[in-house]
Amino acid sequence: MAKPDKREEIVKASLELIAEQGFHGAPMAMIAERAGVGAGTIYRYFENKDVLITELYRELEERIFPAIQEGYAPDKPIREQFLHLSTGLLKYFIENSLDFRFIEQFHNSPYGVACRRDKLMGTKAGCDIFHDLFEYGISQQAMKDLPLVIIFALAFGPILAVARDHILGFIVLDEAMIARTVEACWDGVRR
Amino acid sequence: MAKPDKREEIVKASLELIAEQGFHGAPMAMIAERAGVGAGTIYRYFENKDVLITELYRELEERIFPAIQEGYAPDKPIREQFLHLSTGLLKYFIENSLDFRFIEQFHNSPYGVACRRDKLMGTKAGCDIFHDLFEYGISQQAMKDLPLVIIFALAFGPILAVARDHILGFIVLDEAMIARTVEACWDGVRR
Amino acid sequence: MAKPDKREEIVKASLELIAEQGFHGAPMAMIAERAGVGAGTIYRYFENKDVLITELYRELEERIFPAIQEGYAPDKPIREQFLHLSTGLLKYFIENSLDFRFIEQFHNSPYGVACRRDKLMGTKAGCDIFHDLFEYGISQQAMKDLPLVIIFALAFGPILAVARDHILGFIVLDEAMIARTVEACWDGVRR
Amino acid sequence: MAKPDKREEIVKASLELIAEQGFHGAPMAMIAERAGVGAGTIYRYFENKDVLITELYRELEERIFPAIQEGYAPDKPIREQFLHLSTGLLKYFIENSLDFRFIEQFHNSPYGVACRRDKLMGTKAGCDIFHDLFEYGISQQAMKDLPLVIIFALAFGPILAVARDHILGFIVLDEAMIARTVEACWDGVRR
DNA sequence: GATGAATGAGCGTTCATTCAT
DNA sequence: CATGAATGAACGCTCATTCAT
Repeated sequence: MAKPDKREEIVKASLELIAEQGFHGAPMAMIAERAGVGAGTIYRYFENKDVLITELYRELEERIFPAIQEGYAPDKPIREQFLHLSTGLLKYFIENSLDFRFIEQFHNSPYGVACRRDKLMGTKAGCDIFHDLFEYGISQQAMKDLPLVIIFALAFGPILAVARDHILGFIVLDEAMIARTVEACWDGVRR
Repeated sequence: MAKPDKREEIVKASLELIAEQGFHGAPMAMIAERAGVGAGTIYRYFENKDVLITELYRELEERIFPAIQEGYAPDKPIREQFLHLSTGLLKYFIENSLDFRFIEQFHNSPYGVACRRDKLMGTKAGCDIFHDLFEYGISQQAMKDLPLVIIFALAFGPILAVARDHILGFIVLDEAMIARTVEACWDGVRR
Repeated sequence: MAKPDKREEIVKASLELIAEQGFHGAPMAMIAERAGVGAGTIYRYFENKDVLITELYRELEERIFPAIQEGYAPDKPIREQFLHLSTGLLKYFIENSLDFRFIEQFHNSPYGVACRRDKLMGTKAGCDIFHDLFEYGISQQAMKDLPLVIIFALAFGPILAVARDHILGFIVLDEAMIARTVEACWDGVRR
Repeated sequence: MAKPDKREEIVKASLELIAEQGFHGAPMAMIAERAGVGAGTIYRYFENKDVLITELYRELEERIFPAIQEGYAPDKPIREQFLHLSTGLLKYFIENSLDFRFIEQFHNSPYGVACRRDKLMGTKAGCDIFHDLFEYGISQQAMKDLPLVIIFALAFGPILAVARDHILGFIVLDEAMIARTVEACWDGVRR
């Protein structure tokens, strides 16, 4: 018997609907239907819609950070580490546009703030790699001596913006363009 | 108070509520209450909620672009022009955090896409200055030869992220820090 | 100075809108606009919407009954009197479809009942002619000895139905067809 | 009460309210209350108010046509067929006055027109019997050679008017009076 | 008198959540 | 455990009516 794991189905349905239609376009009944479960069943796995969404976000992050760390060599020069991680992040978003669009929706909602706070504090798992890399880069005088928050902004701001434009079809990013974009981000943070 | 001007009150109440609570936290009845008018009165000035929001956005842009152009000297070097405009933009957002938060909400909604498209096409008034500057910068080989979309991302991505962090209280930006941040953005786009 | 008589304009606008769109499609603001007066002005002439409508109905009747009596010769045989009046009524409705449609709307509303009661009691001016003719016809044994209410139904039921069908375009009534229809109505009531 | 069947309750409440008060007097909330269900529950059974009303009308017709055909013998003379059907119709309306009043409301609304058109075309089930009978009656020269639309008007116009008067209490119809009224209708359509 | 901006109760409809089965 | 019918508060919006000008 294939056990599609209802929880999994619910999470998947939520991701798709929210990514494609926004929070407005994803009522619980619709999520339930797409997940192939009863509406009430969702509440066995998630206390309420907020919890479902927050949990979904958490799971996404758990998928993303390992993915972009693949092939990551902590002994390489800082610049190469930065390019590796940033390229990985951008490619991940391009290849998993549903994830990206959900994350954007999420960040632009009440939850987003608390979440961001946690990340910057470094209390949130996943961002650690970036956190550590940036601190190290600054201490090594390879990167600008700016508050971490600003380094994050310089590094990820353009990445997210470019990913969005790609997904919305305003631009098509090939390997070369990705490389040049990430390189430009490095120019922003490097000393 | 000479003339309460209900339209003004409605626009102000909408801005505040949407900026503070998001679209969800701004039902028409609440906007009306905060504006000190009856619920039906809103509909004398705005055909429906969508129109109210779109109009509000438009008015915001009309305020922003003139503000950041103040003291703009088109004959200065490209780098200084860039720094001037970007600093103006960042400062405007910091000093008008409600405007900024509303705009962020707006961009993250169905309207946002169409709006963004117009902007990139340069068909939308206001962005022209940036559009023209970037095209000129690229042609003069002062800036990287990347698609405009990406230049926009490199320039504004960090600005918006930093403004957000400031408004959320994750960082306090003084003059010096603003200057350094904008400088770093220039590093990202300059040749 | 042309004094278009605001009251007249209001009545005309109401008739048109209600006839064309039904009560739903005739809000006071729209009536005011079409009448070329301010919304509040209507309330100078009519206490409220109900009064406006009732009054409009009354005025319509005052126009109709004289119109169909034109050329009426009370000394002709009963059959000819019946044909004359019924033909007049049907033609009036066909030629004044707005009037007809308004009356239909009106009859199908709470007002309608009270109005109909008044008519049957003969307390309402206008119906008198029919009332008198039918009573006379019965007494002369030219018409069936049925309660007046039923005679009215037999005479007017088909007339109204046919007028409706004509106006809705389900049939086109020429002179001959009108004559045959009215003749058939007579067959229904005659002895 | 074995099974309250909410759908049934909703339909019944709608019928009563609309018949008694007209469409205006039957807001969804009131229908829900009278049906003893939550407001939202109605929407589980009917997509929206229009659908509810249309569906209600359809169900009424499904009840009526079988009812009046009871004891119908298609091999009897045309006159008797006509009297049988017409008497059945009139009796049904008298005995089910809510049904009648709802149908009157319905016919006097945007839906009514489309519905009427379908009926005249004979594309609508139920009216077939009348349609067929009238066509046959005309071809057999038992009935006047008039367009079907007019035959319908001559036959049903008085029936509906009389039913209305009875329900509104303007007249009390006993068996004899019903028979005489229907007979008079026959006089209207017969050759 | 005449106006039309302002009102707010009331409408049709949605949807997160509950709970009897 | 899982269901999905049921709920009702809340939404965006309309419109008869009022009243300051």
